[in-house]
Amino acid sequence: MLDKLQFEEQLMGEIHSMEPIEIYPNTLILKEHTFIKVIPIVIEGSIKVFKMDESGKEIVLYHIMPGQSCILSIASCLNERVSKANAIVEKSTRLIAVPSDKVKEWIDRYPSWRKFVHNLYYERLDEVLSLVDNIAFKQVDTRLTVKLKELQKKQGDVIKSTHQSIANEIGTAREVVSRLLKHLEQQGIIQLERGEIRILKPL
Amino acid sequence: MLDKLQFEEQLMGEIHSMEPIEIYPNTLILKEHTFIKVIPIVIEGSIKVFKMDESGKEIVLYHIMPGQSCILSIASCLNERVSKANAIVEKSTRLIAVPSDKVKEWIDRYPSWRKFVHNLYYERLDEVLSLVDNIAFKQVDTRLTVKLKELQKKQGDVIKSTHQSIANEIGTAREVVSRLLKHLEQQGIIQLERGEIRILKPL
DNA sequence: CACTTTCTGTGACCTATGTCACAGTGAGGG
DNA sequence: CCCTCACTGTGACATAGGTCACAGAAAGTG
Repeated sequence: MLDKLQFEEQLMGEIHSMEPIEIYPNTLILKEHTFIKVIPIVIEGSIKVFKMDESGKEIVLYHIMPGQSCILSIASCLNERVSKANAIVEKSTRLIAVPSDKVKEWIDRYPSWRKFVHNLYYERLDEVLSLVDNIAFKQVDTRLTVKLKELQKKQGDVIKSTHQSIANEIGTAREVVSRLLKHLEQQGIIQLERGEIRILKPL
Repeated sequence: MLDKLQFEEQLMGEIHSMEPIEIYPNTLILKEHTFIKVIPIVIEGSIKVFKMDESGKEIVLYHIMPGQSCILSIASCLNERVSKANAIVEKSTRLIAVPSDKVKEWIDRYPSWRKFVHNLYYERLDEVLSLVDNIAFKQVDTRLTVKLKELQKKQGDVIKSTHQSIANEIGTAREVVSRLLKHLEQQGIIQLERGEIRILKPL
C-alpha cells in the first residue's frame, strides 16, 4: 500500500523504518482543541474526521483511507496550533505514526512529501467545500442520495451502514433518514435490511 | 503592508519587482471550474470568496484581507486543478498577481513562502470548518450574532453593511436578517440605520 | 434460550425559517 | 426637486425537517 505513494527512496526508507501500529475501532485518536503529536499515515482501515457540537450531534468532514493522512493534523502541527476537529477509528486500522517534528522536517527536505501534502490539502478542501455546498444549499433528501451514490461507489450495490451513521454524515436526525429511505424503498429504488441498503435501480 | 510579511530578502525582491495592479469593486476575479493562472497577494482592499448555487444563492467562505492570499487558488494551482469557488473584489483592491508557476517555484525555493502558505491553509481551513459548524449546528439567530461580533471586531461599533450582504454571509434570506435585527433593536442591543448597524450593548 | 442492546419504523407534533407580496423610506443623480 | 433605485419593515403563509415517544425485530451475549 505504502509503495503506491510516490515518495523518494530516502523518504520511503524513513517511513519504512517506523513500526506500523494497529488501532481498534472506536478509538478516539484526535480530540478537538488539543495539540498534535503524531500524524497518521493510514495503511489499512479507515478513520473518520468529524466535528461535534455541545449536544453530541456530529457531522462528518471526511474519511482517511489507506494511503492518505490527516490534513487537519498536518496543518495544525505545521503551525503549532490545536486541532479543529475529532478523529475516530472506524474499521480496525494499521497506520504509521509520524512524529510531528518529522513532518515539519520532511516539508523542507522532500519535494515528494510537499506534493503529497498539497494534494491532500486540495482534496480535503474540495470535500469540505462540497459539504458546505450541500448543507447550505441542498435539502436533506438530495444530500441523502448524494451520500448513497458515494457509498455505492465505495462498497457496490450492497451498502453496509446504519441509518444513524448516514444521518451523522449528512448532518440530520436518524428518523429523517429512516423516513426518506423508506420512501425510496416504496419507489422500488432500494431495498432495506437491518444494517444494509441494497440498491436496485440507479439513484 | 507587504513588508509585514516575513519573507526572505530574495523573495521580497521578487515580489517587489512585480507591478501591483488595481482592481475595482464587483470584478469577478475567479470563477468556479476554471484553471488558475495567477495568484493574488492583496496589498489593500478585500476580496470575497464564495460559492453559489444554481438559483444564484451565495454563501461566503472567507474574505482575503491585506497581506493575505487566496488559498483555494494556491491549492488549485499547485495541483493543476480547477478552482472550487468564486472570488469577487469587494472594496477597490490593489494586489500583486503572481503567475502560478512562480508560486510553484517558490514552494520549493523559499521556506518563508512555505510557511506563509501553510499558515494560510490552517487559517482558512479553520474558517471553513467553523462555517460548517455554524450552518450544521447553529440556528440562524446565533449565526447572526456571531457575524455581528465579527464585523464589530473589524469595523468597530458602527457597522456599515446591508442586510442582504449579511444574509449572504450567513446563508439565509434578507427578510430573515431584517426580522432578527429588528428584534435586537427592540431589545435595545443595536440601533438600525440605512446601511448601518450601531452596536449599543455587548451582544 | 432468556435478556439486553442495537437498529428500524412510524405517527403526531412543533417550530424555525424560507417565500411572497407589498409598502415605505432614505439617497443620489440629473 | 423629482424620480428611480437600493434598502428596509412586516404580515401572512407554507413546509421541511427536527423531536418525542413508542414498538417491534434482529442480533449479540452469557
